[in-house]
Amino acid sequence: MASKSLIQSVKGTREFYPEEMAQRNFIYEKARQASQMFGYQEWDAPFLETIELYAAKSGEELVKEQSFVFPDRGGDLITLRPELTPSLARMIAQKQNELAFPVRWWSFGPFWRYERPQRGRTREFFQWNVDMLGVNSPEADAELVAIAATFLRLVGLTPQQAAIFVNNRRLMDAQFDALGIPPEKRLDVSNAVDRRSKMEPAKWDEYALELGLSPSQLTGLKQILADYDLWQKSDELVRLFRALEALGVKDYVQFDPNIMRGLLYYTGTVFEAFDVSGSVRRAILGGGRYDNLLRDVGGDPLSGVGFAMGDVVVGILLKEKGLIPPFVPSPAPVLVTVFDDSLWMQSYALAAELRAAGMNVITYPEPAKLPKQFKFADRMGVKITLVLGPDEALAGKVTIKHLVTATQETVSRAQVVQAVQRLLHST
RNA sequence: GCGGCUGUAGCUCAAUGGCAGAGCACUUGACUGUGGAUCAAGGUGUUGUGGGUUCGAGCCCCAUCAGCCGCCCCA
Repeated sequence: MASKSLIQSVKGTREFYPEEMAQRNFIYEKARQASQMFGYQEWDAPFLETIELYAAKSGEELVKEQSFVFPDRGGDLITLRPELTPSLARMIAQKQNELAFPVRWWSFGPFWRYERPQRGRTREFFQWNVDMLGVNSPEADAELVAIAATFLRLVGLTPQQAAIFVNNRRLMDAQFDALGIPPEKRLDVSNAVDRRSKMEPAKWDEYALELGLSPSQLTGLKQILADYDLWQKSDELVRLFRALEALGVKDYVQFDPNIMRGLLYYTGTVFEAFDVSGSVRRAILGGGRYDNLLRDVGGDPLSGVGFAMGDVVVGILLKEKGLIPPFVPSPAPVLVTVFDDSLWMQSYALAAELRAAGMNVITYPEPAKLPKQFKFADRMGVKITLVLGPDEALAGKVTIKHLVTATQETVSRAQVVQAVQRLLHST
């Protein structure tokens, strides 16, 4: 096996051959389109950060177990960024008095987490982040949900294929209070709710009782989690859904009391998108409102709302549903053949002329038999192939073959550019 | 970090402990001025890697690496 002698890639990293690169760019382009449709600006943060940035705010597990950390040559501990939010908080805090609020920013870049690779999870991935800071309202939350929904629509995922499930932390806290669940148990109970869909009902009941819930509290909790009209008791959610309807994305969004999200810093609206057909069980994207983000890095208190989407899960989904545009091996739709040594430079000059007219053009890199050159053109997905052979050279002409329709014509050298342009536009 | 499954041609996969296989793809030719189609001839290979058991290992055992499934966590 040839790979035996090759040095392996680092575990969990990904190699982007042109086909995979096209897929990554497709996701990037749609993320950008959705972001810009709502007026968000692209930004980015360092890929390398000190470990202190995350130690201050992120969950312990994320820093201790799931980050790539290594000493630099000076002995400082450097982290390959596992998430973007702490960097965002710092950058906002640094310019808190100069920025025009609300800040609407989006970003798409690489992140690293030292986890066990699996389907839908790698150690190196790209993540789309969208945040709005400085406005604390359900309508602002709705805008972020709408951006996520717009992305789903732009990539061709229908509401029947992918849906966004929304809940509200404050609503759930109020419900927990009503059941007499003390505030210090909220986190445990939230985690239990998060885990519920993965456990067998009987085992989950057992687990919930072990957390210290009374049987009546458990019964009450299960009633809450089955109540899909519960959102009507939350003013915030009522306003959120009203705004989603006005924004034209309500068909993608449902209330679900089972959505909690593990992250500590969410304080209000939380949401997650899933593949409804159930092929990939992981969340496509997730986010929510966070109130105290900047305070923790030394800035003035500032509320924000945002979400993040990894490229891996959505990539699997898009591939499965056949939503990735067909891959074209060459970005050039035109190939100029090279007939023989004596006509080689004339072919190159012809190619240069077409390029000067704004077209992407590849040449065959050396003289070769025409069948070989046409075969290559076919494999590259080229639409038009030009032949400048002895007959054409003598007559001052060029033969243009359209590979898609299998038709060809011979035109005078002076008319080649126009003729090729016409052909390209007609298909 | 924990538990389980898998690893054979470039790809998808077969072979009871007893001589390396199929389809697709690839190369060349039939076609010396025209791609896909057809036909013919062909490399298709240290059976992931390193040990062990055995007269003999793709198959059994151990280790290791990688991928996949679950736990944990999350995008």
